[in-house]
Amino acid sequence: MKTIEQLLESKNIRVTAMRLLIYKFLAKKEVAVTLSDIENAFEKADRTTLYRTVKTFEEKAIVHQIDDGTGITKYALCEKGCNCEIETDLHLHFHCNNCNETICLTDHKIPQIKVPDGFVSENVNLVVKGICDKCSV
Amino acid sequence: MKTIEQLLESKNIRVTAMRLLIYKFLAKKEVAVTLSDIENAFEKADRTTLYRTVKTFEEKAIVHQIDDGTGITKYALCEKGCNCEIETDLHLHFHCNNCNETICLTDHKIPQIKVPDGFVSENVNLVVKGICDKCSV
DNA sequence: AAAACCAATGCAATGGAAGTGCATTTATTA
DNA sequence: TAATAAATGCACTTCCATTGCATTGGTTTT
Ligand SMILES: [Mn+2]
Ligand SMILES: [Mn+2]
Ligand SMILES: [Zn+2]
Ligand SMILES: [Zn+2]
Repeated sequence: MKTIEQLLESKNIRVTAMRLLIYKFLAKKEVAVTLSDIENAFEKADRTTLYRTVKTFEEKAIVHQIDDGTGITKYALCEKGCNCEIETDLHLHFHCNNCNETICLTDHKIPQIKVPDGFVSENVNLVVKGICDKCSV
Repeated sequence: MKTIEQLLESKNIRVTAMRLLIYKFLAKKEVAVTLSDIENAFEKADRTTLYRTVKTFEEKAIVHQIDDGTGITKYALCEKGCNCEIETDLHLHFHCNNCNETICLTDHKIPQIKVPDGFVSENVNLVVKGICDKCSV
């Protein structure tokens, strides 16, 4: 069980107060968040800092970006051992048309998609839209 | 074999010079296009007109919108008989990481995607990224 | 410990794309 | 032809993403 500090250091990211706070914020969220969400949670911090922190996390595979079709990019923590770059690791995402939230379905891996001859698949983005469990009761 | 005029009229869209031109432009393109692409092709026309024309086409199911993850929405003509609203009709899209173009794989339908209990799937967006046939030779 | 260094943060500005209000032109209908 | 409605054009706005540059703060070197 790694501490957050150890995790950051293992990826050559300097530990700062801001980074720890943002990491914890993402960790306690069970849904993907936008930059605005983070902004609202840390009103004293500058947008740019938050932006760059998330980008750093993204580069170092601490978070992954989610394009759920709303036009606003969202972010969520990577699972332990998740290597976002590897295709086989890709899970699907669910976007609720009711509460407008997006979540990772981390144990729903994307099935193998056939593409025509001559095409090479490197990566797949799969977003299911509908009604989430909280909204469908 | 319908003419473009007949197609537009059958969907209660008035035939105008601009609309015919944009339709033909989309028809001769084999890839999905952005609004900027259309702008560049019709520099004498106003952005707004092009924008609203595409939106009209979209509402009337003449084109469908494609979110390929680049952050810029693209559009492509619907196939004959294609009903974009119906889930079973949804085909997948391929985005080439090399030439940056996106194409409809109209005869590659999206497989049934399982979602966890309590979730209701209404719609699926599936984009495969990689190298297209033209770039992979 | 002080100086030098580099990364992190903050501030301001930019750019791109999407969208809207309103005036004007053009086509349709009465 | 006059009245009406839709299409187009222009200007402006909003929202999100991104960058340049100055400043702060922590680390390393002397
Ligand atoms: Mn995810
Ligand atoms: Mn398509
Ligand atoms: Zn919901
Ligand atoms: Zn290509």
